[in-house]
Amino acid sequence: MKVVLPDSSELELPDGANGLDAARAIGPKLAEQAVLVKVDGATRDLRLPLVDGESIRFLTTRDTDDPDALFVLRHSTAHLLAEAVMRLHPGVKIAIGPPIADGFYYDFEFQEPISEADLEAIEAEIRREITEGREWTREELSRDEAIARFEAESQPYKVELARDAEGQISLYTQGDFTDLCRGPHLQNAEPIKAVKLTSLAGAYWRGDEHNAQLTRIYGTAFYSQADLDAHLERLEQARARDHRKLGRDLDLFHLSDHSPGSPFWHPKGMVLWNGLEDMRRRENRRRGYQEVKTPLLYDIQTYITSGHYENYRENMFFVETHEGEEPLALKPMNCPGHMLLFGSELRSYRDLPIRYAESSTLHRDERGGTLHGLLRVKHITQDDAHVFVTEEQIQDEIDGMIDFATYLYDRFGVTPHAELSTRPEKRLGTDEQWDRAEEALEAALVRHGLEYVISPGEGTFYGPKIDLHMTDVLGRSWQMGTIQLDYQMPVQFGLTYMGADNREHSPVVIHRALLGSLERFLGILVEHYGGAFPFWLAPVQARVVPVGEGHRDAARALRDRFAEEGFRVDLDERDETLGKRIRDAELEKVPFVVVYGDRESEAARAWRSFELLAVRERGGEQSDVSLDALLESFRELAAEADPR
RNA sequence: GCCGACGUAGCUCAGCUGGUAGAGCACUUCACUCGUAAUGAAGGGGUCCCCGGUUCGAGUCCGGGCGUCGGCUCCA
Repeated sequence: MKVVLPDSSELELPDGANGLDAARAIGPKLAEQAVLVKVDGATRDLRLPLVDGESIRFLTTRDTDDPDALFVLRHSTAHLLAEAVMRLHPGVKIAIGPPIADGFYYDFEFQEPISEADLEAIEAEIRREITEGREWTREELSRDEAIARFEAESQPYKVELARDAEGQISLYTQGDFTDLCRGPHLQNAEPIKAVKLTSLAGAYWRGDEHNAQLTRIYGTAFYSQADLDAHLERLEQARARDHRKLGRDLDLFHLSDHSPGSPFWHPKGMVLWNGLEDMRRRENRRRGYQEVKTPLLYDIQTYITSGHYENYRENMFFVETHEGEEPLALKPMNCPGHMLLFGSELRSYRDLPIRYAESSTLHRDERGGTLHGLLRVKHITQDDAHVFVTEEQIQDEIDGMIDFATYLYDRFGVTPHAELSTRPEKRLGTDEQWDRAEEALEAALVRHGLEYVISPGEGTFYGPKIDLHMTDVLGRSWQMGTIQLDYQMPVQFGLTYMGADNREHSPVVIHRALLGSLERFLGILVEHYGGAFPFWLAPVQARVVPVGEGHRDAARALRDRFAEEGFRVDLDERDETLGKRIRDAELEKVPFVVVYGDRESEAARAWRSFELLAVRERGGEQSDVSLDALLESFRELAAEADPR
């Protein structure tokens, strides 16, 4: 048979030859260094046979940055971890151990709980295995043989995996450790030059909290120590951008034990907050939304009607009232209030769409252990809206929302990744409705060129949805905006409008928060900018720094001129050296520092005129400009808030 | 909620096997009045997260709670 090499040449091989045979046929060095063969773009274990006509390419120990090469290295390291744990902790049950982004993990069920202190010994054992040398061999068994084998080894999780498998089952063995595994794996442990076990966590078997909780050991591995060091360095730098650290350093917000999950917004943080609010208000007005304000507290019946009492009670805060009076509950969402508002009057088809917008405080009693800085809070504020439409209006409305979301995210130069969640098994409504709803959502995504993945069956029981996600500084994905079609809640609240046919119809409601939660959005934004906000958003846009005591009056006058023009400019007239004050302004990431001293004073042609200013941009670049020129460029930068 | 770790000054952290708490930055005062990333000196500042236990004695050991961090589950 023949296979095609990357340079388009053909390699003649005996029938049934595998990747390793092909590598040997090319050269002994390649045979030694090969870790993986890519066949027509897909990765394949070296031990698996090639097929006539396939295009192949080898990944070797020199492809140290290649994601596939790292995957196979880490997957094999996970097996070394399992071998090490089984030796050090006899009787341990092994579950699964895949490679993941940046590393790998393996799940175990220990007889006795272990702690992080035990990781060091396990890591040493892995190093010992590598020094000793390990080679991977592959074998295939029938399902029944595999089940029998793992039953004999008292490995119930492997038995369960074998039971669920179809066809032949492959096993990989290194040393005296054999694992049920699809592969691929390295030839041997030689390329594993750097290993680090990073943390310990609980994880449910098969991700289901009703199952046993296993102990997950996380680690990472590289083809060189330098790569591991660089990886750790990157993590260190990422932590410097963490919004929780910057929130404190930049005096934006703080969190307190006195109200867990509820941020205290400081004056500078409120500038950011109001920046988002201004944008939200302005765009809502332009796009036909009407701002409303609905209560924070509702009686229990309201939540029974909305379904929250049934499905969301454990995340709600209930409020005691006077004796003999019914209890109330804080709203976790705005929907019930907006439903009641819609239902408060008789509506005509001529009124639709009705778009109610409200960015109101919501409270959700999140389960302990889930809170996370601004990214997961109890006091949450959404840029929420509920749009009541006829079915014919769905398409245009969704389209407008995607356009709206794109506009908002573009302001910050960020691109969320979208998910389209389609009909779940348990659902309300007819298939025709779902067809139309899903089509409307997908068409809008396509029309706006948004990249998206489909999550089949992940929609809500009342309708499909589009979610927008962003990643934080540690690479974790967070849901931001959401657009949800809902056929159900209007019915539960008995909402109707009078149609042209003089009959009552149920409106469809679209729940939509585009930024998502303002708290979360700001958290992501702080990390996105690393605290260095664009001029239009920066809490302090410029700082005036007088050189000496004699320049303070003029510096104040200059500060006042900026304030009159509507810019956020402060003054640093502390008894500190100029160098110190410049340094502080840089650390606070103030976009512009205006230095005023003798040189500027002498250049002034009149009392309080500013023909010459020494302007330092964030990062260090300096220039001399007049106040008028500086104001002009400030106005241009401020206009980025709204490009229209 | 679950697994693991952590909780000492406003911040970042030190505090050996239990003996009565310390540094740098920040803050206050004084001197210096300074040209683009840290001037110098002095001073103030702590229920060592909370409750209970062991002990002559607990920041340190044990138990419980709360909070935070890394995961799992859930979710914007």
